[in-house]
Amino acid sequence: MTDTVLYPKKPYDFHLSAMIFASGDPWIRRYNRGIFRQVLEIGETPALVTVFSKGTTEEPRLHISVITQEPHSESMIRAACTIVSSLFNLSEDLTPFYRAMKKDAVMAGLVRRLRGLKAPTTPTIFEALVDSVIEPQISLKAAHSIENRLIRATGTALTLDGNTYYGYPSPYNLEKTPDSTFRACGLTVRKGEYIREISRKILEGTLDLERFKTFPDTEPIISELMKVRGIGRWTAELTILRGLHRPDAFPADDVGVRRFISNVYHNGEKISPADARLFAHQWGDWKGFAAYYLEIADLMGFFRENKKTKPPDPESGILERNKKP
DNA sequence: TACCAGGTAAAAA
DNA sequence: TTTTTACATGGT
Repeated sequence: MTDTVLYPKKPYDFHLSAMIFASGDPWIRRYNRGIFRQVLEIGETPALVTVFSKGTTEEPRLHISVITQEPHSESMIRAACTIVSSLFNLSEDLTPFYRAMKKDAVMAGLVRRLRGLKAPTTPTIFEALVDSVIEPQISLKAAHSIENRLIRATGTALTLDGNTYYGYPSPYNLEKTPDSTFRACGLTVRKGEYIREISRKILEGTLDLERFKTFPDTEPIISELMKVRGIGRWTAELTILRGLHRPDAFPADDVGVRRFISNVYHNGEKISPADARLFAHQWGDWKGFAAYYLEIADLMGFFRENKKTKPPDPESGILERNKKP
């Protein structure tokens, strides 16, 4: 096993970008002590892919290694690099986004503090969709434990050195998953039905998710997805944001996104989805990325420190507009 | 113990 | 047509 080196488009902060996986299940997908690990299907073969950084934000350099049960070829390593590259969006150029955010004092502060943060993309759109079907109405923590149980119950197992890792289940596996398994994982019977139906449509060919990559605009994808039972606007937008990495997919119905906007821009006053959509208009086609930066800033506690009586850090730009009338 | 959490479809009115 | 209601886990 040898390392292969990738050079992401700068600026890129691997540690910051992978932090979102820090609390993941170590046998499914996890970033810990600078090392990211996940089972990925490469061609038809499940492989444990490891990624770590030896570079800096301004000179990014990643090392990739691939472990499989059988010996694998050079071409497989190249395929793994392609997948890792799209998983972390390594070739993406953040500078147009950063330029666009300069007009907004809060976002200008955030992009400075979170320089080099790129949102990840799921290996398949299917994975983004299934996760987005699981999540509605329950907390993220509840949803993640359900997702992990489902992956362990129905995913591809890969045993290496006595450790068993799990890759994301295929449409084939989920199509034949019975109610009892979905229930045992903590899903509602209804969500299990949605996932089974979506999987069946994909196997039949009546739902072709990968084809959405060729759609230039986001809105037609949302309306196509919303025709499927179980997929509302929120689920469609989350799927597009995570699985297609469209910079303009903005989940205005999301309580989290509304909470960030309300905390940072409206002094904690709750806002409606319609208001959030209007508010996001100022970010133009970057509103999806803006929402991601707000989410990560919230996760990292940037807003908590400012909610107290302590005055905002003038360097951050955060809360510059957040003054009592 | 309640009640809320990155909603949605289906039943009831 | 519009308005309730069921759903299920995890945290507070």
